[in-house]
Amino acid sequence: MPRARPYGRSNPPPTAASNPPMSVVTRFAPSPTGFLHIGGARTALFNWLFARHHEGSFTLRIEDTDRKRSTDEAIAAIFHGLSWLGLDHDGNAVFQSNNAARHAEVAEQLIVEGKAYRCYCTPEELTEMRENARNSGGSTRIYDGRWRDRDPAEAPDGIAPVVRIKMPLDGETTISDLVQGDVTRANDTLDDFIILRSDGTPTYMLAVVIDDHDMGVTHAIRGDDHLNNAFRQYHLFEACGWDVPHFAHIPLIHGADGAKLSKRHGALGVEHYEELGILPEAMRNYLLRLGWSHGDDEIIPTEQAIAWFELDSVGRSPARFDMDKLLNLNAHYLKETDPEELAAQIVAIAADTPGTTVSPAAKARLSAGLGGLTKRAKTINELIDSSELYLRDAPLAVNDKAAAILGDPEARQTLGALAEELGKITSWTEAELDQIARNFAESKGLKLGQVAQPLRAALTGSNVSPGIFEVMAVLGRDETLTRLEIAVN
RNA sequence: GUCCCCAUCGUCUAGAGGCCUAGGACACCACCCUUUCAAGGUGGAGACACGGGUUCGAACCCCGUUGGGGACGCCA
Repeated sequence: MPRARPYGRSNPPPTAASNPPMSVVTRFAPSPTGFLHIGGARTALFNWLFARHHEGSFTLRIEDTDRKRSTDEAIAAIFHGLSWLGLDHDGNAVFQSNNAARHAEVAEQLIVEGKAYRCYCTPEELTEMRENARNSGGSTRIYDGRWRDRDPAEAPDGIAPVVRIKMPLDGETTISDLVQGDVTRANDTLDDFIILRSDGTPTYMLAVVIDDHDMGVTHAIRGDDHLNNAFRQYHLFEACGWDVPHFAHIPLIHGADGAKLSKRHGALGVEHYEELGILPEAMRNYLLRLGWSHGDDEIIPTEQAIAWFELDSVGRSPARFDMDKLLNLNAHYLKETDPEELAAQIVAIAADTPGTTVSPAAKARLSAGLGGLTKRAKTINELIDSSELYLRDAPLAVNDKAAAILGDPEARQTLGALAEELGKITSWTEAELDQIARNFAESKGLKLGQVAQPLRAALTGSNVSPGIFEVMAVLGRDETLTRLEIAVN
């Protein structure tokens, strides 16, 4: 795609001798005012994928320009969320607040060059202008430029001025967005916005432009709620004499109500999904498919995503979050996960529970029975719950339905008789146990279910479990007979 | 209100003028398998927001309408 200055950086200028292929630099720039939610996570993912695809770098910048709203907890949550998602950034994270002096310096320089000016308006004046704009047609141009060409000598006493950038008064600006295409906006809908607050600190608009430039960002991939800002930033880049990075404004993720996802709209931090037992790989795959596609492909492991990811296949319409689909993907990746690893993880979590010990026999049972459990689980948490049956040594907790089944004297009698049969045999495989149970049921004139369900209740303490002969095989002869005995009495 | 963006099954999407009586995935329904629950298999229901153009031909191009979203801070 031909662009004016594709991957240009004006500072430092690349030398002709060391002229490596212009490298892609992306950045994820969250403001640490809350947790990392699903929308931010996807923005980070897209930036990460794009950088990895082009063998460029993915940088992280914490936009803590704001005063009191930024918190250490939020910063920690962002780092944790990214790390959980496996989105590693290159180099050290940049804290925007550290660059405040540089930001102010650039603003001063712009004043010297006549591209920016001090504005001494009071908050009251601004409010008035806002009302004026609304009453006279509702224009988005609020500030009327009253200090734009006014002699600074007329500055009133006792008013700390802000610095505003001079925006073009007429004409129009076109942004060639990598996702949205060409977007044009009339310049007279943009006013001279503030770049330096009256306390001398930079505003977001100034800080982003300077930091993006200083960090050598070639592609700014962010939510399309920033599309309007791009026009302002474009002119700031121009005023500074810097190349404008490529913009890619990706659609937002909406909540169930169709509105922008935010803390108020039921958005949850990624750590919530971690706690739910979602796998990072599944989350990446899910987030990727929200707004991006590669034909009909659905299961796209991260390596494949890196190979395929391009900005031109990002859609332009907003998407909604669908937990069912995430869960489905998670179930898929759960089955793909190395069983040994999974078993170790579950044992570690179980052993972590106060007052719980996991016997070597229990570990062995889990390893043997995990496959049957995994097939039935959508999350790691479900898997942990269902693992109880193998991890606990008798006696087990019994749920209500199982208790009801075992409450029937006839069922207990059946179990007693079956236990007797089982006590006689020495070999203990799933197929043989199956056959024995069938023969037993037939000899008693019972349906297999009339034998299997009480057996399940006795052996698992539940009315739901993997195939009961599989369970018996995994449990082994002794444990099976022990559990049966407990249930019968 | 003004500016900007968007518009295919309930949801995520394929589709870049004829390959579309619109494909896939999740969810849903039915059946098969079956000792429960899943998994798996088979089948089903389900969408081009509306109206005008352009064209031999439009889900795809243009205009308008409607609907949705975003932005209009000394927040980011």
